[in-house]
Amino acid sequence: MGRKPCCSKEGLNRGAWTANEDKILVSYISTHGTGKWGSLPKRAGLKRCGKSCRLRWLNYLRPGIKRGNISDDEEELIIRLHKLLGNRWSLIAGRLPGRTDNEIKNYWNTTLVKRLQGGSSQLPSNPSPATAQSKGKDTAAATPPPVTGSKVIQTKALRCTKAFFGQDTACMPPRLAPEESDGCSKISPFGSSLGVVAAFPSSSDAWKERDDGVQVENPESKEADDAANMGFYPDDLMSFDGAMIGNWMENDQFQQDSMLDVKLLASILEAEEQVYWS
DNA sequence: AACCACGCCAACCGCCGTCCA
DNA sequence: CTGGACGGCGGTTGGCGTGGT
Repeated sequence: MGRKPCCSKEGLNRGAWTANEDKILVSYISTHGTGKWGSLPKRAGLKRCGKSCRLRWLNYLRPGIKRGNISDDEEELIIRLHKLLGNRWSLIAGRLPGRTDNEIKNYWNTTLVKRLQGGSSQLPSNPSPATAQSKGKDTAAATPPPVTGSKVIQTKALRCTKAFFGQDTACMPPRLAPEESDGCSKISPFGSSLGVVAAFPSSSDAWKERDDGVQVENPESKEADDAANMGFYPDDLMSFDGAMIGNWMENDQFQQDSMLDVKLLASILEAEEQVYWS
């Protein structure tokens, strides 16, 4: 039963790394670089699993790592990003220079969850996916969520991958790579998922009813204007598919700061798209 | 001093996507 | 097309430190 381990555990050290092991790993990587983690331990003379080496390097040994003393600004950013992205620790960590996903995850689970639960209002709740789907599913045009409160997507439900978005363009905005103009090939996962989230309207005038009864984004609304100014288009909003959403969340604080968060997401979007298409 | 409970966090586990032969 | 290797990610575990009794 169970899966076979990623590597043979026989004869391998486990648990906390010693200073000497750290030294060997750093020395090896400084000479040979990273990669080939599977064979690295053998080549470096370490009795460790390759994954363990990779983790140790990425989380503690690589240059530029900041440890502990998370500032108020960083904490605020973590909370804000978690509202937007859910448990996408690597993505959150990417916005905090020097911080690792593991550290942020630990900080969230040990410190912020308790603190926010104490205050209760800021902790994201997790309504069931079924509830979330029933709100936005149906057609290519999304049924607008209730206009009271603002909306955040729990992106955990969606893994952003090239393969996934390449296959499923129907529910995604046609955000094509510059060199691809066939209208049905790859689209950016970040331009799709996060972009729609960022531009998704939540105010009462953001939607209007078409002649056929379908709710569509109101291009004359202020939010549509804001979205357009940031490079989102009404069609992006229209192509939103509620079935792709994990959870809707109600959050008054987010509503107050919605434009700030939209801009934050837009910056993430831009950075991730650059990586994706490079 | 001894014991226990609890919190923190480094490390591990298992799943998944990508790459490549 | 297929399967194995590899790497990335989020969830979970377990050891250790600390505070309370």
